[in-house]
Amino acid sequence: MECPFGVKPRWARRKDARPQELLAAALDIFVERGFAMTRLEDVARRAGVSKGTLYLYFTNKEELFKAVVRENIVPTLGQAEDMAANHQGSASELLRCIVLGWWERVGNTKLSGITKLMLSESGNFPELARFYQEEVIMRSDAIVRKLLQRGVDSGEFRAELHTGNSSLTKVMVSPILMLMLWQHSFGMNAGLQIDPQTYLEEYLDLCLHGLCRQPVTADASGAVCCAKDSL
Amino acid sequence: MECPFGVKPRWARRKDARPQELLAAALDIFVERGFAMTRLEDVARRAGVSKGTLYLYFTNKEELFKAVVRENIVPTLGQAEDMAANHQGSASELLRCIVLGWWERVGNTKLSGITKLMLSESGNFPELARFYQEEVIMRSDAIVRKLLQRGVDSGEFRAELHTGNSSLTKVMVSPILMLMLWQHSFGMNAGLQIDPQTYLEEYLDLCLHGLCRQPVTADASGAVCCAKDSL
Amino acid sequence: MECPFGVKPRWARRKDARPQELLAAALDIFVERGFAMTRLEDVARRAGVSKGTLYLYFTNKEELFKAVVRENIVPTLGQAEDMAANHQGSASELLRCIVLGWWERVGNTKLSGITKLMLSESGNFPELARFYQEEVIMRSDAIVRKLLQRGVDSGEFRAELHTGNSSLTKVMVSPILMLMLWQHSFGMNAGLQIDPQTYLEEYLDLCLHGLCRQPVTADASGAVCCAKDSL
Amino acid sequence: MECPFGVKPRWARRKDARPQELLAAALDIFVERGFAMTRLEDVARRAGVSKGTLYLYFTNKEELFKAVVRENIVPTLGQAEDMAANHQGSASELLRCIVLGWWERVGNTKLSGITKLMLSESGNFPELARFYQEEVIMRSDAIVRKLLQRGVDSGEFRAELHTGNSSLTKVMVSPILMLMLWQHSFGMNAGLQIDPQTYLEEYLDLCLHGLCRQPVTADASGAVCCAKDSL
DNA sequence: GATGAATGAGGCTTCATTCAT
DNA sequence: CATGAATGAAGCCTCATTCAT
Repeated sequence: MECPFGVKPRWARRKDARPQELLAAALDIFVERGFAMTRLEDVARRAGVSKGTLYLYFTNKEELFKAVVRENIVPTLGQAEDMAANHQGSASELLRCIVLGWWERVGNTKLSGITKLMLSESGNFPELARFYQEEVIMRSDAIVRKLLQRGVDSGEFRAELHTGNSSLTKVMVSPILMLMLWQHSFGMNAGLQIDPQTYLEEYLDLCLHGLCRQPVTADASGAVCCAKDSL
Repeated sequence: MECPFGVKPRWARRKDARPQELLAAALDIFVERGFAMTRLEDVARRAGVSKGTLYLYFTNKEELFKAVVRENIVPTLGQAEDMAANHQGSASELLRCIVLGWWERVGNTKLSGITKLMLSESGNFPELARFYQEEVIMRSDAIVRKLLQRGVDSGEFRAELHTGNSSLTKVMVSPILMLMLWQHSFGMNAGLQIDPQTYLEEYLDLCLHGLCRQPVTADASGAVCCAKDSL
Repeated sequence: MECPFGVKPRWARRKDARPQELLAAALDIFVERGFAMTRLEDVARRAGVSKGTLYLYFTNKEELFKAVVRENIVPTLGQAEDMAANHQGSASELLRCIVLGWWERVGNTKLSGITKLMLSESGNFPELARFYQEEVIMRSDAIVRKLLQRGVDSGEFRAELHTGNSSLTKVMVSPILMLMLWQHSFGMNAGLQIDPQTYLEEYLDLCLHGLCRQPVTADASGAVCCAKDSL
Repeated sequence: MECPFGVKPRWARRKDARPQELLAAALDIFVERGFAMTRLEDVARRAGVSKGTLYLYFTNKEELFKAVVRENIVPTLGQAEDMAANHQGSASELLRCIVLGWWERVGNTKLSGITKLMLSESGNFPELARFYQEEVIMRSDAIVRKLLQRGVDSGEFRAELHTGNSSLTKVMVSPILMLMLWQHSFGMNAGLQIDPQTYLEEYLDLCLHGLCRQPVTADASGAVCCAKDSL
């Protein structure tokens, strides 16, 4: 009773590839619709499986979301931490690298939708908020704080900067977050498109001028960094 | 049972006030929970009416939401525009005034909830997004741009600042927006409570150091402003 | 657009009668199918309402069940307690009254299905088990224990009976519980029908002979009680 | 790959043992959870096989359940019947022997689970119920009835006991059945743990006092039996 | 024979919306 | 105008059953 036409079986066994497929589908839908509004059935359909299959790999909706974050966001944080740990140049250069790297790997991809989602919905999902706080926010705060300390220690940044509490780090991170948010809120409207490159350069310029103790100048490439770096 | 003296009896005034009460209640809940997660029953309870009553005034949940935004979006930007137009002192002082005034009049009130709503939900309500874009974003951008130009013209800010496009203004506005967002999302969790005063001072410090061409110092009151202002 | 034929509206408003109707329907289905197997949709259908209506009156399936017990079983316990408190005659007479009363009000009705249900399924629903333990088992245990103590104190029952732990009370209650169980397990089979009257008389005879210190005799009505009672 | 020496290799023996292993695992879980609440996955895991394997041996859940009951229902009643037939001492002694023997051989083992299953689920499996009725209930009834007759004939039990119908025998058997039930339902909750030894002694004490025509006393070992037995 | 990934019907629960009163 | 009981369409999650390997 063999079917000669290669008809697809009702299901195909591919346990190893499945999680990635499901996570990819989940990322799409979460970003499109937000956490509360994504229906697991849509995720399943997008991945080409049935509703029940999702539960073979993820305990529930929240765990699926966490897995999406762990798969996509957390590794990027690891890269930033590594970059910071191994960086040889100035703190200003490091900031630039981290910001542009983050933009390239997260901000400029659909992953930025996850950031938007958390900012919008964390109030409704305390467990998700706790998770994100611990696995993302605290770690990125730490990266920025270390960067500040490094710049202060080397005499590159103003000595009076407050590196003790997290207000300054949050101020510094805000423009990056907002850029991601804008991409998903007003970005699609023809209205007032923001050019990310310009925006990020303006941000780095303002930020580095605000942090450094020495007058700053633009180097040949147009990138802004502390004067002493350009020596 | 009409009252012939033009003085509306209490119940009549209440009848006219109904929609406002409903919108006020809806604002609270929408801000707290977002569109998807607010239950109309909660809105009704907060307003002290029955669920059915909502449908006497608003076609459905979506229309209620739009009405809430339209009702509250009326910006207090006029005050900021006036302040900017009449300000006699330095641009730095003006920035400080605008930022702190904004915080006092909007950020620290429930009006900030509208900002959160727009940032969170505008993707699903493009019509509102455009409205918000024109009535709020473009006007506040203009205020900041004028402020920048003023500082540059007076020699207070660095001459090379780009006042032509809106990227820098958006960068500058971001930390304020994020502060409002945090108050409404992660803010309520014990996690990383932000103290608005500290945050805003850090912001002004970083921003003014980043804008001014002269070294800046803190004045006696601890507030940061450009050195020449404190003379 | 009035419909002249008395067509039933999609729903009828009768908030006051509803809970009783729902509880009656729930009792039926719980007894028929057991707790795990009853579907709330069936309960709703039996009561002639929609699924959602159940949730206007009961938080969830467990609470519905608790309400059934509170509505039906608990009041009968109260009656037994009252009877015990006000009883003037011998402990033997009281036992007879309680046993026969319980049979009439619970055992011989569909309520006995609740007892069966708890005995069968309490292991799977710890919260239900706790509830039933507290609101039913402990109270009925207490009734029997007090009855024993009363008989011992009056010299009617053997002094060496252990009234301290609950083993004896459980032994005494067992035949009643089993009778109820049999009605729902094998009772419907033509097999070996038990006649409840005979069964209960045999039980009382054995039990009272086992408890009393004096030789016992049957009184004129055929009922068994302690000899000294018949004096 | 047939083994020509009639010695089955280990895997072959295992293959033959499979159904028994599955039934043993299923018994455990069915007893613990009841029919509705047992998940076939748990049965499979307990047996150390995959879910699919169950379906190689049993058509579906219901057939598995029936097989479990049929497999385990084979009563150890033969021993009790033999014991009763060969017993030389008093009827009281015989009752004690049968009860304690039953407890040791059935009640205190996992076989008691079958009793629980039948009492709990027979309503949904009439075919099994009839089977159980004939193979177990009627035979154990007969044992007890003979025992009663023997005691009455010897003058040890009260002459007026009804040995004709089965009500008295069912009354007498009830506490034993309930003890088994409690061990499997409420028993596991911390609530009201029953100590089987105490319970059975209370039962024998009550029962023998209820049956015997002579005053009864406890013998040296603390066990209760009719006074004349202890002579 | 054995596996275990996949399915999909089904159950519990929520909530926007309706409408008789 | 207001009410709030009632509805029913979803959404989350479970699990008996199937079947390619």
